[in-house]
Amino acid sequence: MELHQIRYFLAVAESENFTRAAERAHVSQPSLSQQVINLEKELGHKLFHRLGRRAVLTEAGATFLSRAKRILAEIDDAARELSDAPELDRRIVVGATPTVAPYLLPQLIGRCRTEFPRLLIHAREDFRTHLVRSVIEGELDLALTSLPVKDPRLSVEPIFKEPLLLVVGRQHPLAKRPSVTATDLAEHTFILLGDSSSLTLQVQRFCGDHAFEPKIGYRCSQVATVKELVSLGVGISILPQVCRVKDDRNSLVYKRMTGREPEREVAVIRHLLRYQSRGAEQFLGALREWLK
Amino acid sequence: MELHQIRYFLAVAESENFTRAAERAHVSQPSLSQQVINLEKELGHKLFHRLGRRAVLTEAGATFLSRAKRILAEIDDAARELSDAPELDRRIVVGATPTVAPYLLPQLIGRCRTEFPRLLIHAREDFRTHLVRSVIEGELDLALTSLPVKDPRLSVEPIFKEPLLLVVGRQHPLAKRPSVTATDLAEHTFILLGDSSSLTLQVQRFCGDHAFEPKIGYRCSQVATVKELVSLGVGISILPQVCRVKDDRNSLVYKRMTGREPEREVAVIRHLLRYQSRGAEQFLGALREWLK
DNA sequence: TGTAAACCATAGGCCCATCCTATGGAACTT
DNA sequence: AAGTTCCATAGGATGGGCCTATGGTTTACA
Repeated sequence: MELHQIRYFLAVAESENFTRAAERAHVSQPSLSQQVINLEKELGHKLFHRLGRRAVLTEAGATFLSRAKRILAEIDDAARELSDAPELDRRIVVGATPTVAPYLLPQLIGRCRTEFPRLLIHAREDFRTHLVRSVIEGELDLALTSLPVKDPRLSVEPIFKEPLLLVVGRQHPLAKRPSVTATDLAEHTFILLGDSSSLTLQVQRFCGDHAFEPKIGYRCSQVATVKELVSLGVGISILPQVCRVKDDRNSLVYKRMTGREPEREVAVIRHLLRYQSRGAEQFLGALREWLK
Repeated sequence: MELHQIRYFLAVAESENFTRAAERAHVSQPSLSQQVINLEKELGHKLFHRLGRRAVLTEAGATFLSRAKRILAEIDDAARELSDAPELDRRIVVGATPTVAPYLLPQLIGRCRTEFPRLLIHAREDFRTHLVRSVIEGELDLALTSLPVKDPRLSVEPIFKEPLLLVVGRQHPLAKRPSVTATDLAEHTFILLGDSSSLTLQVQRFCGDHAFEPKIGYRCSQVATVKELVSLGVGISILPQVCRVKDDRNSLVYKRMTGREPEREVAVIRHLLRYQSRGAEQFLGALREWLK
């Protein structure tokens, strides 16, 4: 069964006449007749009574008619939905790590909302390795994540670099120290993110570089929880600068560390082969604009 | 847009791989790729992200997918509904004249109900000329009507012949006459069916043959009404023999007329070119069987 | 009733769309 | 770095659908 057969069938059913149906379908009458006959053979039923003057639907024909109409209407709908659909290509799925998402995405989404009202952004928060895999698998249009990311399939566009800061509670002994070095942290208890977190890995590597293994008191999945625990004096932590917000002032102290200061670089990653939707382009445009 | 394109699209969407989709669709990979590309061009959107490892639906692709599935499912349903449908071809539309329908159709339908339980009979009552036109137009599978019917497009199969009987109320002066001739009716008032009724025409012609014009008191559209009026003594009528039923005994008297007795012949008419459905065959079979 | 017109099916040839194989280039895997 | 996988392109082959011509019926009309 093919669509042109159904179209021809419908033309005959509506004009009740093969010749005029052929005109309407812009084919010759023999071609149309042949296709209707083929359709009848395939379906195993005569679809029309050929009465000479008129062609009248058989019962099978009448049964098929309603379905044929619906099928053609759906074909039509599908084509139309895609062809005049400006809001299509405007839905994107963006990933970000837990240390980026809460601090960049809200503002970014806010800008997009005013600048590109039709843009629909779906955000997903996950650890870097998961984000990388999702971008490779095509599940995400793009992701905001810390470096390093090395994969030949990915486009990596760094957007900013920032120091990692020591975070302690306001009452913590380290809070009042004029300067803190890495080795000062060896005896303290750390509050870190989950095992999959790339920040946690970086902190552990940082400590290893200074010849001590961090004592880990708690693992959380959210940055907010880390801050909460640190503010209670349960331990210390190391967080990127973007995590510092005004509301922290009363309870937390962020300190740059002297010596070889740890830092991280944040980038946008995309799949090199992925078809770039308009929505993704707009989002990237807003991001670059904002960074200036 | 053609169905094979949609089938190919669906195969790719489900296998996420052009090569395997081609195998599944029993075409070569280049053919399938080409058709998907054509479809994308027609729709004006890329449907897949070609990521090398996988082919992942774009947003447009995802939108189209649900529609494509439904379309193919409906195609499938339509084909299946017609191919394994024993109850199809079992619905017939039968016409009969007012002087035939109430007396033949109920019994006939009753027989069919037991003999062919799946046969669905839709009955339509109308005058002969309308029935003839409806059969020619293909609206009726067949019709039971009185003769004459002359049309080269129709098959006419006579099924029985019967006399037309004089009908009078039990109290009517003619009721006790040992014999009645046509000319005896000249002075009486007639109750007849509508102007389009072929019986009425026949009665008028019968009277004309005997050199008088019938005085028409009332015209009704139903035989039952004629009987009712006749039984009240409002007038007399002439009806075919099949119209006589047991319940009439108390109120009506049917009398054969002497001289050249009027009669009518009832036949089944069908369109010679009409595709003969199984239902129609069964109905005719039951009719012929019953007449024996 | 005979003739012209309308209608649908068949026949035969043509042609373009789709199909195929072969191949290239890019990416992924080992 | 080599082999494998994957999709797109190219070019030639093929067949399904299209066309014209025509025949057989039916229908309309004079």
